Amino acid sequence: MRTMSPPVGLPALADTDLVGQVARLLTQAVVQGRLPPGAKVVEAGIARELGVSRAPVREAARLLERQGLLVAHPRRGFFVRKFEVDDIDEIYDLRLCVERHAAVLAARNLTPETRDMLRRQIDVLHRTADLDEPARQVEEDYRFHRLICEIAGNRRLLRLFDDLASELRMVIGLIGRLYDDPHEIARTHEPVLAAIEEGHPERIVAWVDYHIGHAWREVGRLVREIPPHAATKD
Amino acid sequence: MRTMSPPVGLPALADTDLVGQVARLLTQAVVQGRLPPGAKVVEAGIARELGVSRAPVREAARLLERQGLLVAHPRRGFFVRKFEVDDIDEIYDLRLCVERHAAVLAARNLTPETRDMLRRQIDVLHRTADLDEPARQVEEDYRFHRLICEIAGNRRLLRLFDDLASELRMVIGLIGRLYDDPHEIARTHEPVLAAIEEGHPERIVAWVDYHIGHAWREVGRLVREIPPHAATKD
DNA sequence: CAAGACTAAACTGTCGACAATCGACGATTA
DNA sequence: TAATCGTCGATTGTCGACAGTTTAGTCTTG
Repeated sequence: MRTMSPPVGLPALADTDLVGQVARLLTQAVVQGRLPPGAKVVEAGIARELGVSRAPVREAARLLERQGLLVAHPRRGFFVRKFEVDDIDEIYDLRLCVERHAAVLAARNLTPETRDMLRRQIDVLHRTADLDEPARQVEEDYRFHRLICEIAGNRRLLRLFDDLASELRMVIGLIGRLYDDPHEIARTHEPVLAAIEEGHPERIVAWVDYHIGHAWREVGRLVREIPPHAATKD
Repeated sequence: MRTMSPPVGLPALADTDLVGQVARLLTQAVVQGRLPPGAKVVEAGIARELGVSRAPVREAARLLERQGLLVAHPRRGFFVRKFEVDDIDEIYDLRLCVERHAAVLAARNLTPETRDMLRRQIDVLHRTADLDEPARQVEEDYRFHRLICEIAGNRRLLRLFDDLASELRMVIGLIGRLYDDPHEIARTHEPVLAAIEEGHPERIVAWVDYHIGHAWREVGRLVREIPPHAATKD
């Protein structure tokens, strides 16, 4: 057995974990649109840019492949996933399914602390609504919903939400600015929280449906209006 | 425009796709329990056994890592995921969420053809109930539920179901034989299909809840009885 | 005898290299 | 002129190697 000094709470200094870092950077590049949908991901290029060899880049790419951000074409390389209108519908359909459930669970687990966290996040939403930073607004919106999934207490559900969110951010980043009236959006979060506090499953589901459904229709409309990618799915 | 000789119906010869093959074999080894939970996956060993180098093995392992079958410990290697009682609950909770939704969607999309496919699958369930092949029974049960997800028509939902199913198969394979009375199990699929044919969402959800909930309780009970893995989660 | 220190083997992380393959571009032919 | 073929550069798939770390086993010491 190995001796260990008792844990002191140090944040486990960054295990170099090259693959993880590369994966994070690649993910950023994809969701921020710096690698646009359909773009070829040249291993040697990424490797050179990051100052590493191709091996870690390939492994990171495999992770993103399984996550759905990249598509692997054998002998042709990795490509950034393209989204069709169908994909938007699939993502929102699944998101609706997940968030309904998450909200009901969150209501069951709700404590004064977690309730306050949700309330504070809505405040943040209202504050950022004044700023002219669409990316920030999307981010804070996302954090509210993520909070619900955290409170739900199912790690797999949370991971699924994160996966869906990263896909959605790709799409939204693609559309450009999303919110017509950020304040309106911020307000529509309130009845969701109210329903969760109240705790009646039917009402929670109804409000989540309303809230997510609104975003769904909105994004769907924008994607249909500005369809810069009607090409083949590959 | 490009000229092409007319298609002749050649069966698109097998993409060797070494990584994919390795991933499939590894997945099998894991869900079949040949690599038991907690076991270390030695890259060189797998590579030698399969007659390939370590690079494809590592890439395949990354895929399984993202899928949740393996856990990567930096500088220590890949390990087969261990399951706690919490995990069972998480998986079934999410499965319930997914299958409720899938069943409702399936009802909406149901055609005479797909309905017959479901009926035939229930027949298969009854037939395999006579055989003494637990693995086969689990497999056919799984195929019924997967069929519902296929009919639902959301590819992401289907992939999620497959992921959950592979985790579940790990657990079930761990427990050994699952079904007390296979015929009883086969029968409990019938009201689910009946509800889907009928098409009332509330009733569908109720029967799915009943059906999955039964499996949940059963698996939970068995896992609690035979807990061969109460170790740290690592 | 138990706990800790030391040593050697095994394994991972990463790299550079090489063959196979793909895609583009120009040459050829009807 | 347009379609097809051939060639060449670029890129992927895979491998073996090496350095650094972890692990297991042995030995020492209180």
